[in-house]
Amino acid sequence: MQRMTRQRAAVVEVLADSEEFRTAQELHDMVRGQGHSVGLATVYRTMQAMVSAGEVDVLRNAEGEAMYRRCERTEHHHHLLCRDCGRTEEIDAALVEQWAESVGRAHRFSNIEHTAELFGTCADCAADEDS
Amino acid sequence: MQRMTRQRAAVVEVLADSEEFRTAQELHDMVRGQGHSVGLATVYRTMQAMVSAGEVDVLRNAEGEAMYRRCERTEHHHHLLCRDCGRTEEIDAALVEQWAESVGRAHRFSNIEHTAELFGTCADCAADEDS
DNA sequence: TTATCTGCAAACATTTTGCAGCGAG
DNA sequence: CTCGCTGCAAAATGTTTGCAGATAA
Repeated sequence: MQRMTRQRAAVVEVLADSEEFRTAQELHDMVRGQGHSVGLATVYRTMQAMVSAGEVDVLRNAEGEAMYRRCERTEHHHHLLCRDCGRTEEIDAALVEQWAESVGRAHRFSNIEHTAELFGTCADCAADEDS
Repeated sequence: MQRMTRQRAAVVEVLADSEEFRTAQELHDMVRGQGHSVGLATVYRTMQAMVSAGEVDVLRNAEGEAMYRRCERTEHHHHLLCRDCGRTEEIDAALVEQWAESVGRAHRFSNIEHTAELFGTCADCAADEDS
């Protein structure tokens, strides 16, 4: 059902080497930078597959572009994203989970899902702005 | 420096009537639904202007589209949406606000903003599904 | 062998921009 | 009268899709 092709391997490899979220274009450049030749569409298709397989996290940057990163925790979690440099930190969101559940129950809603992301300026970027 | 035209007035009006975040397309439809004729590009240009003037908040939905809402001086709130009938309930989000603040502080991020929405099935729709 | 994957290019959706004319101040 | 604003259509992104050929299993 999921073939391991030369292209997929190359994409998975750069993804594994990358600590940060990357756009599809960045991944594409990185793959080609390593000498492999992979179509951009294939990068998108591979990311789609891995996202729905739960192997990759996806979020949107301020410009609305999708960014991907390998999942470190397969459980559902949230992110704190620096507006300026794009660095991300995973956050323990137990509180939000609880909150979502209890609010849902209070309103007699079932099957609660939620979205929650934090954006801010990280300490380094805040320092840079002073100059 | 900023002229008040018929078009701009129409956009500002629908924006003022709307409690929720709206895409540019939605605003465009709403304006035309009220009988005015305004170009889509004008909606975008008006939103750009109002965002940089700090009169409008902008965020990206899951599909990466920009959504706009008038800036509320008062504390912002979140919503619980029914997946089936679309009804929305306003929820007291004091807990999330606190959570966002404290998580940001813990990671030494400043200027924290956040997005958080809940989705579920309301009691009425859950009952309908049983039939 | 054969169902899936790939590359390419064309299709799409959203947003931006160039330009000639309109209109607020 | 003037310069900013508007509409339109064209361009610029970022992403998806159709299709014919390649290829993993």
